[in-house]
Formats: sequence, C-alpha cells, structure tokens
Amino acid sequence: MTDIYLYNTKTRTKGQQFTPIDDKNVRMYVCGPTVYDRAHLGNARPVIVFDVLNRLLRHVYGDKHVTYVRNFTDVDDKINARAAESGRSIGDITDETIQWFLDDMGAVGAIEPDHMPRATAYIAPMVAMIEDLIAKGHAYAAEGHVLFSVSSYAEYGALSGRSVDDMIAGARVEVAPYKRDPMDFVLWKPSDADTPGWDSPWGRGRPGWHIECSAMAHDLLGAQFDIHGGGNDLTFPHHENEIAQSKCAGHDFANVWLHNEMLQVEGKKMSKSLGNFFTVRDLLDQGVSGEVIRLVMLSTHYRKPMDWTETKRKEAEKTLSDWMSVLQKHGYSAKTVEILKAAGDWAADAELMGVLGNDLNTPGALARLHVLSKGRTAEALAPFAHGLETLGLVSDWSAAEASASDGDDLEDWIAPVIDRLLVERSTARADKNWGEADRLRDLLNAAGVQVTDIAGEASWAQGPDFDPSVLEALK
RNA sequence: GGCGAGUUGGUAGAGUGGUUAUGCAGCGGAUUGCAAAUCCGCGUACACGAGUUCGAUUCUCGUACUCGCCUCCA
Repeated sequence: MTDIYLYNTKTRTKGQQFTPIDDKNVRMYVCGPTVYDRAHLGNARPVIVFDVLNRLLRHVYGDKHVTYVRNFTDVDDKINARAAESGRSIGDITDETIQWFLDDMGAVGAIEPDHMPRATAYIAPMVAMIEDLIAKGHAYAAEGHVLFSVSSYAEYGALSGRSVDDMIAGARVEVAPYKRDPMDFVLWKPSDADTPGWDSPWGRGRPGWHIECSAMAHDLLGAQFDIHGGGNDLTFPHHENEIAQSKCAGHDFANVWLHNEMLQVEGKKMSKSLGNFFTVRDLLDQGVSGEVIRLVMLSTHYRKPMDWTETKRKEAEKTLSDWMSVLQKHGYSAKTVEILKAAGDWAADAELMGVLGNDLNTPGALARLHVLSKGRTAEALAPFAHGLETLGLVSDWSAAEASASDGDDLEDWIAPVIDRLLVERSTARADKNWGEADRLRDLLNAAGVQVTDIAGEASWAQGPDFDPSVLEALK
C-alpha cells in the first residue's frame, strides 16, 4: 500500500498522511475551465497535475473507489461577450469549447473525470443553497442581487491567510451601493433581456461564479469530501468564497486543499500582450505530441512555478524517443503487456509509487523511471513500462508499438531511397572503401537520417532534423 | 501596502541534519575501419550573514534578489 502525503493549503503542511473519509469512495473536486475559448497551455497544468493524483488514488484505492469531479463553467460574462461579438448562440459556443477542451486534454493523456457537470444544469441547487444562506442570515438580497455577507463568517480568509481588515485596507475592492460591506461577493445577479437568466425568488438572473462550485460539489460529492483542487490563483477569492458559502450552509466541505503553481513561458508570465500566449492546440498543431507536453509538465513539481521552454520541449522529445526505443528493443506491445500481466510480472515499482505519493513528486518519479529504464529484459522493464502507464505517458501499448516503428507516415519513395543508399554503403564497407562509405553516411546524416550499425548490420531512423527534401535529388 | 512562494553544480530539476538524486550538455573509457548508437566511469552545487548543533545545503532569525496572488486570467 502506497502512503500518500499531500500539501494542504489549509494547514500549509504536508505532515499528515492522507486518509480518505471513506476508502471505498475517495472524492475529489477540481475547478474546471470557463468555456469560451481554446485552453491555453497554462490551463493544462492543473488538468495534468490532478490527473496524476486521480491515477495515484485509483492505484491505491482501486478504480471503482474514486470519484473525480471537474466542472465546466458555462455561464459567465466572458461567454456572453463572445456570443455577442460573434453572433453565435451561447449554447453553440459552450458546446464547441467543451469538446475542444476534452479533445485537447485527452491529447495530453488526461483521463476524463467521473463527472463533468455544467453549471447551467445545476441552477436549481444553486438557488436552493442561496435561499438557505439567506435564511441562515449569511446572505441578503439587494437590488436584484444576492450577496454573501463576509462578516457573518468569522473564519473568512483562513485558507488564503488574509484578514478582511487587511484586504479592505490595501486592496481594490469593488464598492457597490447595494453591498453592506465592500468584501461581500455576489451569489446571484440580475440579467437583462439579452443576458442568459433563470427565474428565481430575486427575479430573473444568473449565479455568481463561486456558488457554482459549492453547489455542484455538494450535489455530486456530498456535504464533506476529501480533496478540492485548482490553480493557486483560485485560492483567493474563489476558494475562500466557496468555503465561506459551503461552511455557512452547514457543509463540512473539503478536507484537503491542493493548489498548483502557475506556468510561465521562457521565464515570463504567459500573456497576450507579451506575445507568448499559445494554446494546447497550437502546440499539437505544430507537431508537439501530447506526451511531450505532459512530460514537460511533470518535470517540475506542481507547487513550483513551471517554465515552458523550447529547450525543455526538445529534451522531453529526446527522452520519450529514448524510452520508446528501449521498449521497442525489447518487443513491447499490447501482447507483451498481456503476457507480463498473465505471468504476474506487471506490477508497480514500490519506490516510484512512494515518491509519487510524497506530495506528487513527479520529477522524482521521472528520475526513478530513468533508472528503471536500464532494465535488460522485457520482464525487468515491466516496472518501467508500468510506471509510464501510471504517469499517463503511455495509454495504449499497441499505439506505442506503432509510433516506435519507423516509416509509418513517410511518403512511399523515401524508404527505398534510404535503403538503396545503405546497401551501397554496405558494399563500400565490404570493399573497405571507407571514403565512399562515409560519403553515403554523411549524405544520410545531412537529411537527418540516423544511421546505426549494430553487429555489422546497418539500420536507420528519423532523427530530430529529418528532412526528406535533401533526398529528393537521389530518387 | 497586504498575503504567499522561491533562490541547488554548465543547464533543467529532486532531495536530505553527517552517506550517489536524475536528465541534458561536457570530459574519459569500452565498442567501432572512423563515427553514430549503446554501455561503463568522472566532475562539481546547495544566494548572503548570524544562530542552534559534535556536524547545516537541509532547522531558526535576518538581508538581498526573483516570482505569484490580492483585478470572476488556471
């Protein structure tokens, strides 16, 4: 049994071993995207981080004993704005964006959560929760709005380590005439005729952002659950407000709070103004595989800022290529894995799982994978292969087998040309005509073709700079 | 201004109160006609100052610098 230790934002320690409320149903809620556009690279980080945790929990407690919920926020002013400027319906935009998100996150190896609730499908529970908060004196209606009264919850600020006084003193908070206190936040706000809205006791309107997660988590996971995750920019105000609402509604809410650090690009915050803003889809379209994106993400601990760089992308490509070569060399395929499973050789490496269980130390786990990859037999490599699967770097062994073999996507003429040159080179070598042999090899190298001689037999593979146009003249 | 995180060898990046991180790059060797690939080996690090300690990169305090959040950007 792998022990799990998680750094809890609430207590700011990872001292205590993680113990689920019910080990037959370990429950985790992670804040999902607002669906109005393609997910940028930063969006992928929490998805991958919590996907690793999801996989770890399933490994430890069993696939059937984990419930993972990640929502879609499909009602939001950004969505409304997008609809207005494009002339498309909100439903079209959110449906399309949700599918994009699932496609892109699937490409980086994320398993879909058990539940992916859309906020608009949970309006009734939200209204009920707001009514309850009003009845209990924690919220009030004013001018069509319903606001949460921060002063009614003494522990407000405990998660993020802020006091209400400090925040009011230094920060810019929206002051509105209908607010009793500047820190009070919106649970419900009125909608005009052009804005999506639902009937409610306070008139036609729509929910505030924070109440969505509180209501959906309660509906799907119950009044108390194990883990709540998200990016650390959500710690305040979003998660602070979720806690306030849920606790005041009488829910115990989440035991452990996890927050991943932000992503940067080449040392700078990714932003449109700096021109270093790009989406997951942009990378995929450029030919960067989802596995490469995932490997780069895993190479930095989730609680540290992670820097996406070209250098890391290249290193990850090389690492994955090396690892796939190792597996290919030992004949790994779906069938191999089946045989290993049947023989009882398909098991997790305890050390790897231990490292992973120590607050999701994915860089440590990757280091362990490097060590495990030195295995000399298919059996000895089983923990390595198993580890790759656990980290989500290989999902389909038959696909891994195919992608490791050469020449799949090449135009028909290329392989024969290369093979012909290699035969000519072999002849030259047999004649000890080293000048000619080296000329042919240089030619292939110039095209980015890597020539490998093992036991006198020459073979080739596409290198990172593979460029078949150099071979055109030799057709 | 408030809150928080970080500063490790050429580089990326873990970790630890005394003992090898690991990858990439580099160097040496094996191998090779020479290379490549592969394998083996090597190197050196813990921002600065003070304190605690037999001993600190690891704990405590301070300093400097970097970064994030406080604005419905994950």
